Amino acid sequence: MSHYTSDFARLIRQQGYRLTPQRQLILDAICELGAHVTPEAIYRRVTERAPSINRATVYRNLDFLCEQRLVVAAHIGRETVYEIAGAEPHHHLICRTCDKVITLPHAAVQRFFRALQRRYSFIVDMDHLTLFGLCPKCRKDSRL
Amino acid sequence: MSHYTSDFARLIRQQGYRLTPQRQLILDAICELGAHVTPEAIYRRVTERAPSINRATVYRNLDFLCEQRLVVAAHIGRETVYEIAGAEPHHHLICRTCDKVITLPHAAVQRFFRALQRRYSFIVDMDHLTLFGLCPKCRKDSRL
DNA sequence: AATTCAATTGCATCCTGTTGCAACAACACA
DNA sequence: TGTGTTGTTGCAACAGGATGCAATTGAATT
Repeated sequence: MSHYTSDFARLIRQQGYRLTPQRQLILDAICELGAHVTPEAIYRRVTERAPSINRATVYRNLDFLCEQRLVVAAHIGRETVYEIAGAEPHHHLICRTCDKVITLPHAAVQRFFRALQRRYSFIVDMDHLTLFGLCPKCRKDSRL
Repeated sequence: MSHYTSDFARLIRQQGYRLTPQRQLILDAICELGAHVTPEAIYRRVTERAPSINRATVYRNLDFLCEQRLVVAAHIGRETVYEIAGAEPHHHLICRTCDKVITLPHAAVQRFFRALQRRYSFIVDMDHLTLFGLCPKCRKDSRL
């Protein structure tokens, strides 16, 4: 992670921003907690190590990290979850009954977006889609 | 609107629910305000006529009306907007630069959902999708 | 190492949305 | 028209998220 962090440090300093301990802790927390992390989980994690950190600082840094494209935000229902920005954007199928999450490659969605572009001349630009429905297993169970 | 309301009254009474003045006002407000109405707008509208109405009552009734399928909720970013449930479910393309909203018929999206079902055996069940991107006009402007 | 300046933090405060609970009232039934 | 059941409301309190502002501090420069 250290090379990751130092890249990050260089990157943001070049743009006149700063690498504060709070900002580091927040980025580290997202790394460690993995995918689909809620702001609250990040806040709790960070306060374990720096109890005096303020909630507003967490939110402001999440916005900042998203703007820098180091972190991506996904809106799932009403809540926003975060994760480290990977090389490829990806999407999620979430089962309404068992909450299982299936990852969808960007290509599967891109085809749809291109069709919309052809028909409506509208260029959809979303790097994360969340689609709810019924997973194979729950579908089978519901038809017994 | 009166026949609509009386249908509504019969419908919910049959299920053991009640038609309160607050509930009526909230439904009326959504009718009058049109599509993509925020809870806050509904609350303001309703308090104009019944100042003593409580915010919690508005939120609880929005949930109720959604459960009764008289109203549909759409999640746009972090916020939830409501509108009267039409005969056909539909979707929206929203331009990031000019905020223009383009309505998308369900058929256009269903094709995509069916493709996902074939490939992933996952049945997507969403009656409202919101896709962000660039509308034809703004796209043209941005390429001058 | 000291200086400087703007990015950032913490605090206070506000706003939206949720929940438990006691009081109220819609409406089915007599 | 009165009465009882229970769905519903208003209130109070709370949780997550956003914002204005004064104080702090990262880091570039000397």
